[in-house]
Formats: sequence, C-alpha cells, structure tokens
Amino acid sequence: MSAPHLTRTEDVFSTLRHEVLTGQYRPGERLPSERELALRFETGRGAVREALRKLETLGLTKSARGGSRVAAIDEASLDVLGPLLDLHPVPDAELVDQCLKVLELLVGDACDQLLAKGSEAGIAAVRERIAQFLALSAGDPNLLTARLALSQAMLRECGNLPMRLIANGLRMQLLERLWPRLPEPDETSLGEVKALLWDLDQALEGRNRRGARRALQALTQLNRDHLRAALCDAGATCDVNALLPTPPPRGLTP
Amino acid sequence: MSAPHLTRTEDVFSTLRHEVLTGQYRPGERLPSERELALRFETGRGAVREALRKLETLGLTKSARGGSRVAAIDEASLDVLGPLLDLHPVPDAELVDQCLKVLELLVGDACDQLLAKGSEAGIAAVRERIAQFLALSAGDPNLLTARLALSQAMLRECGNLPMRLIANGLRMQLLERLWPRLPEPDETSLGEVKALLWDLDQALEGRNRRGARRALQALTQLNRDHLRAALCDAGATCDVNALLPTPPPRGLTP
DNA sequence: CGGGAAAAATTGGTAATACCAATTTGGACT
DNA sequence: AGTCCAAATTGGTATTACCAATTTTTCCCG
Repeated sequence: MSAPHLTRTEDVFSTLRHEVLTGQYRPGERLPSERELALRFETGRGAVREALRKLETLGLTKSARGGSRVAAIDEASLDVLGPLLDLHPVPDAELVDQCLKVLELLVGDACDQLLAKGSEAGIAAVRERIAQFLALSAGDPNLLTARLALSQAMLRECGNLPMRLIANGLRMQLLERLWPRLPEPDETSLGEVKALLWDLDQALEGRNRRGARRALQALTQLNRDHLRAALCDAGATCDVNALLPTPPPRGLTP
Repeated sequence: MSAPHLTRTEDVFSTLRHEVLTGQYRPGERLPSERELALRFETGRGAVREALRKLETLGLTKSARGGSRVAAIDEASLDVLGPLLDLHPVPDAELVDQCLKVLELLVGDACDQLLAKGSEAGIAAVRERIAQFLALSAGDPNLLTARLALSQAMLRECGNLPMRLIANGLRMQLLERLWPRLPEPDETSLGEVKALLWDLDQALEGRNRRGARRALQALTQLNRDHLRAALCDAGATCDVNALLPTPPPRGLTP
C-alpha cells in the first residue's frame, strides 16, 4: 500500500472523527474512556489522548475529568467540512455547492470592498492576475492555479482578515477533495470564462462596482454549474441533511 | 486569582499560540524542540505534545520528524480569530467590524435563500423569533439572547451548513470577548431596532426579498456602528494589519 | 421503600522513562 | 567547494505510575 504513512495518532483521530460525524455517538453522550480506546486501537494512551485533543480543538468533543463527551454540531469548527465531504466516495454535490455559494459571497464582497476603498495598488494587483489568466490557452496546466490566484488576490487586497481565513479554509478543504474531479475546461467554456474575466477587468478599470459584481456572479455561477454536473455524473449524493449525524438506535454497548 | 483552573496543556497551548500570533516565530521557522519546551514550561513532554497537536489542528504549526515549524497565516483556521482579539486588552475595533461584516453577509444571504426556497416552516420559525424579541422591553436581560436567536434561526432554516458553521464560529468567538462590552440598548436605539425588525417581519410575510435584505442590512449596520463606537471609547486599536505577525523578511519554504 | 451521604471505582491530567525511525547537522573525505 | 556518511537531534509511540476530579455504587438512615 502506498499509504501516506499515517501515524497512530492520526489514525485514531480520523477514525474517531469519522465515527462522530456519522453520528455513532449522539451529542452529549460519553465517549469510551481513553484506556478503552487505547485498547481498541491497540496503541498507547498517549496517542489516544493526542487524538482526543485534536477532536477537541475541532469542536467535536469536550474533554473533562470523568469522561469525554461529544458536542453539538453547532460547536464544530469549519474544519469539519473536509471530513464531511469524505463521508461518501464522491463528495456530496449539495454540500460542495453550498461551499461555493459561500465563497461566491465572500469573493463578491471582497471585490466590492476593494472598489469601495479604491485602493489603486490592490486593484492593480487583481487586474494583473486577470491578465495572467487571460494569457493562458486551453490545456495549460496552470489554468486552475491562475484562476485560484485571482480570487486569492481579491481576498488579500480587500483587507478583511476573517474573510480571508474563511475563504482559504474552504478553498483548501474543497481542493483536496475535488482536485481529481475538476472538470477540465473545454474551448468553449474557457471562452466564456475569458469573456467574463474581460468584463470584470473592464469593470475594475472603470471602478464600476455593479459591473464587477455582475461579472463575478456570472463567473462563479458557471463554476458551480459545471462542478455540480460533474459531481452528479460521478454519482454524488445531493442531500446535506442526510450527511448530518443521525444517531443509530441505542441499545448496544459492546 | 480567578484562574479558571488551566491545565498545564492549556497553559502551554495558549502561551505558544500567543507567541506565534504575535510573530515571535516567523513562518517557516522551527519551534524549540518538545524537550526544550517541556523544560521551559517545567512540565512533561506529554503535555507539550498535546499542546502542539492543538496548535497543529488550528493550522498554526506543522509537526514532523525533525522539528515543528510555524505555518503561514493563510493556513490558519478561523478559530485563531478569538486569540487574535485577545492580543490587546480591548479587542481591535477594525477586526471586530470585519467579523460583523462577514456575519452581515452571511445572515443576509441566509435570509435571501430562505425566501428564495419559500420554506413555509422556516419563515414561520424566523418570524416567531422576531415576535419573541418584539415582546421584550428595554432593560430585559433576554434582549441579547433573543436577538442572537433570531440570526441563528435564519442560519439554521436556510439550510446552508458551511454558512451555519462559519457564523456560529464567528459568533462564539466574538461573544466570549465582547459580552461585557456590548452597549446596552437605550430606549431610542431599541425603538429603532424594533422598527427595523417590524419591517423585516413584514417583508418576510410578503416574501419580499429586497425588503428583507434592506431591513437586515440596516439592522446590522446599526449594530456595527454602536459596537465600533463602544470599542473605540474603550481605547481599542483600529488596525488589523498591525495585529498580524510580521511578514517574513526573507526566504520562503519551498 | 426511598433518599441521600459516604465509599469505591472510573476517568482524565501529568510525569518519567525508554526505544524507534526519520530528519537534521556536522565533519570527514574526495 | 562539493559530496557523502555517521552521529546527534527530534518527533512518534509505548509503558508505568500517581494524582485529583468525577462518576457510580453501596449502604445506612429516616
């Protein structure tokens, strides 16, 4: 196996994380004790404890003397999205779309803030990214990188730190899972994208906030549609609620 | 002292987190070894390791055989916002405002999605929250709770999970720090809020997306203005960039 | 029989030690 | 100066032992 050499801690961590996310323990319920877990995973208590500390910082559990308990979904960190996407062999199309929707919101507002502030340097930096993308042709392996660099530049230049952290977190978790499934742009769709980017560039040059927003909106809508189609073709589920922890019937305590 | 009984692990964790966030180690730089840290904090290596695991899940460091290294800001989790707010005795007004801006975006879009989907039950649930708030009078200790429950309901009913996770994370981190500083609403400002909430309720009843958005926008703008004023009066700084760790003067990790 | 307090068992928190494997480092050799 | 190898360093894991807080059980008393 070409396994990426999981450490024991990571093994315990990801297994427990998966079990919590699939609702095998219901919120508020006690987890098995550290000693039991160590026995079950055939490892030392130290590794189990480190895994539990990671679960805790993810907001999935709360540890205290007397026992660890699983937390409500609302207390979880954004970082559980990745693992949620991993619950099925193909990421859930609806959840991916929801992520993209949020990204669209953020990038759109970042662009708006950028134009509102009127930061010359910021606008120039973003337009530079657009130019770099427009210079690429179909089949170029750097297409995706250039496209991502564009949104990143917007988020950086707009100066809103929380926005940047959120967008980066979402982007990284999505990319890890979607990289192999990203639809490679054909001639025509690339043409569409380039046309919209050209519109965006013009809007930026003219400090036209409404125009920029419209172009961005169209761009991300294009992305969402393509990706959703690709995922559904690959047999993706399409129901976020089905992903949320659904506690199994109780009564078993092996 | 009212020390909340910090465990040694939490002590090491929060100290190291603070040092990383204040830029005492530059991105890519190596942290002291676990054994050194254990010596410095006069504790065992186990506690240090658990603290490092927590830093790692926050995205602040990367650990590997040979040494732990601090990561770039962009890799950090949204959960570092709270500690960033703690860098000064009074939370940075600009950063708080940026968080509220994001929340405004999210709640606004949640409301929009709610009306777009036309979920009767969802709309009814939100309107119920509005009614509960409107029933309260100035000085009631439940005012804040009711106000928060309203935005939470919107985020829950709109069905966008990432949005909900982000908003909850932001909200919790902000509330922890701002609770004692929240401006208590006087008669007149409460009247303003109630009027806007009444507008919002009407818009919801009439399925008027634009009206709802406008009312929400006005509401959150009110909040932002009040809070910013309160923080600045308390002597808050107002420069996010000054909060960020000093950017690496030379050389990036390949 | 019920309730509540004391005792016992359980559990997380910390510490100390030892060993392994991967990485880093430094120096010797070419 | 460049290369390569061996030793020191470092993180990963396992084992053991206590402590303190919590939970569970027991048992006495009303």
